[in-house]
Amino acid sequence: MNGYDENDAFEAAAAPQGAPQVEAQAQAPVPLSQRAMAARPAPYLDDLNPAQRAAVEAMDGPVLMLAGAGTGKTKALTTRIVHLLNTGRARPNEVLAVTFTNKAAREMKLRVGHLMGGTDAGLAWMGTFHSISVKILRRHAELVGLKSNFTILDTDDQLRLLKQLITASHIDEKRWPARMLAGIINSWKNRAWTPGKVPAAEAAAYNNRGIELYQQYQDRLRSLNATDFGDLLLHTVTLFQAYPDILQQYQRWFKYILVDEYQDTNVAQYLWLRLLAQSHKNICCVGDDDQSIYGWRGAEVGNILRFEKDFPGAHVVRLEQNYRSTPHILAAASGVIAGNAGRLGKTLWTEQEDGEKVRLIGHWDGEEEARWIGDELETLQRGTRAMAPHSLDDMAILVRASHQMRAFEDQFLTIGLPYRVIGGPRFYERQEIRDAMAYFRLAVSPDDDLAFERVVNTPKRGLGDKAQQNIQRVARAGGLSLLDGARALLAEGGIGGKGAGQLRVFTEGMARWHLATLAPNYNHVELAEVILEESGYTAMWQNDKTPEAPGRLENLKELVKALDNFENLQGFLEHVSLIMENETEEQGAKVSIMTLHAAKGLEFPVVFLPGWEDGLFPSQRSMDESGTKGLEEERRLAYVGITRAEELCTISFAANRRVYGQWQSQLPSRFIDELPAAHVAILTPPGLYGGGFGAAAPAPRLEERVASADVYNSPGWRRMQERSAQRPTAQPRAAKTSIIDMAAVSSFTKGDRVFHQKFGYGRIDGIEGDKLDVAFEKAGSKKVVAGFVVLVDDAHDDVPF
DNA sequence: AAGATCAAGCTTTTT
DNA sequence: GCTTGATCTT
Repeated sequence: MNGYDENDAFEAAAAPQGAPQVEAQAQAPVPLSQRAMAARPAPYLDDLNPAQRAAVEAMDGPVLMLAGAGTGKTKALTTRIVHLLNTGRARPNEVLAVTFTNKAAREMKLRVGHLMGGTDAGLAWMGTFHSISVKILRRHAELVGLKSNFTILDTDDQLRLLKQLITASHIDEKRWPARMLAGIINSWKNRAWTPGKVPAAEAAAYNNRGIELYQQYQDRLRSLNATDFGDLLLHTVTLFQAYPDILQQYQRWFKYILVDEYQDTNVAQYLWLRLLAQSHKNICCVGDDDQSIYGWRGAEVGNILRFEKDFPGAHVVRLEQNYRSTPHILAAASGVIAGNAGRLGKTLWTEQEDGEKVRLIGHWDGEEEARWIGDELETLQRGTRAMAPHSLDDMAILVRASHQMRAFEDQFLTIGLPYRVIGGPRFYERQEIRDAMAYFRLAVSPDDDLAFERVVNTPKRGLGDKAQQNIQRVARAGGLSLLDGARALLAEGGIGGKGAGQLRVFTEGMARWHLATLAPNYNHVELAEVILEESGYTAMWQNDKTPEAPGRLENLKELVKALDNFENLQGFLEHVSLIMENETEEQGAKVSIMTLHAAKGLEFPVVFLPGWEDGLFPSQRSMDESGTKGLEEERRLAYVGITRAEELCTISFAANRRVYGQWQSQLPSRFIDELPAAHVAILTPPGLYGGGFGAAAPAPRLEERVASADVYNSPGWRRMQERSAQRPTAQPRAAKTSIIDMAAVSSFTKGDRVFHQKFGYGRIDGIEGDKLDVAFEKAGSKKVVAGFVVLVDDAHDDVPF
């Protein structure tokens, strides 16, 4: 972790406010070197293709850069910034460049710096919507009812606060879960609706209860001098709308605006940008409508679709030459995304060699899918006739939902294949980190009630519900913070027993630590260690015998180490809330497992896309909740997935999967039908041909299957066999995996009696393509793929295998 | 006040 | 099937 981005924000916030700074810097002479470069030809332009070059050279006025996957979007964007600087149109701190993640901002800074000759380019206003908003808000906090040192609550804090409000209003928590309320409030904030601006119809839909709670929540946040993530944007927009003079300062200051991932902006972000760009309209938005996958958290594809209406005369540039993937992969992706209506439309092309077709394979169940992919990874690691050896770092498994990861983790642990899960619980979201941070917060600001609640009984101090309610009561009665309330309670003897002693130790410790933070130039790293030690927090984990305790202690050490990058505790706390990244660099090559969402912006030579089954992908919930819109977003997710692959893309599905513990029969994803056949190679089932490359072979007879048993000679398979000798072998399964033999459908007729490995016997009710409606005797009516059932004789109940 | 047992719910995720 | 939260028990 580093505080790089946030440190910039901090400096700017501490600088003289608003206009004076703007004036002072505007008069600074432009360095000669920059002026000189303006006249000289710019060598970096020669590195661009015509489209990229057009996007870079169209500097004034609105520009929409439609950049397909792998078309060198970041290159165009960074070069554009460099060009703006080199032609003397703007100085580095007059460029506003907005991204969605800190990672993207950091990367871009690095690349611009690189192009500029390896120095820090001084792009003070390159950052996320949120971090830039914080920077602005800290300067004008009092105008939106906050103090400049406001804290930023994360989702967890937000939820706990809402829960308190719900309980306080005597509302049934079952009918109004905090998560639901949080969802509603966030969606309102995404649309830039303050409580007063929520349309009556929308508010009424929740019996006016939601709007009441929203108002209460906002009041509570102000009294805590806190914001949530949504507020950062909402308050900034409100500020700009209410104070035109302040808006004007920023409009003048930001001579050029650049926006990355424009398709992911929500209404609040859109307004934020439009307000800032309104005067000069020097705004360049980069995005790809086909990669809009965050609709569920408020992103509006509409923003990018109507850019030309918002900014008449906009220069639209399409980046369509792809430098990432082979033609087969691109064609497969294009084929799928073509199913979406209302696209801006791009045609990706490449000069690359054809390469391998996209591979498609079906499996009996999720475990077998994981096993097969594990074997494939090992094969690819060694290399094959068709493909050179690959490092595990070059391979990734992209899943729709995180619960799919488990099957892979289990399998890889079994065969000893190194893997990394990307996007797991982030460092700052871990319990021990949040606890420690709460201690620091309370030491810095003794009236941080949320922090108090979090740590007062962690570690256990014998202060249960009753004691905590007493503290609350005393605090409220006296208008005190909870910490002072606790002191008052102790003073009046309102608490007895062992709890009293421990509470006294706690409050006295807090007083000491707070005092320490007031000393100028105190050693904050040392203080942090002292706090964790004296509070008993470290001891709590040292005494914990659960397997994760050592890791947690390790994380705490990391946290203390991270403090070194900051001036003091205060500075650390003020800025850390926006950096939620986990930057532990691991050793050794590992295959990456992540969700499709987490994969956006990444690329890998080898990509596996498992679980392409209706209901899982596309996700049932997505379709239920958002209908066609939801399905289209799922389809874009499929597009994102396929286009992550550079050389080899393998899509797979399983016929059976355990969903919430229940075995369910799965149908192949409708997206599979949308894959253009000419670019897809259908693989034979696992256990038959060892997962080599090549076209589909005719389904072998049983004898051949037995003969090809040496397939199970891969190292992973052997290791697994050794470790789980008692587990049932895959023998019966392997015989039944003759899926994808879609031609075999014709051999069934309505009324046939069939057998299914998991559901038992049943009778065919109907046939739809390669899918059968079967009424199972025990499992009820199910839709199954024809390849997974076997015709049985009416007269005999022999298991047909 | 803290451990134990049971019921309910369960995408995707950054800031 | 597994985790989380709420209630029950000691």
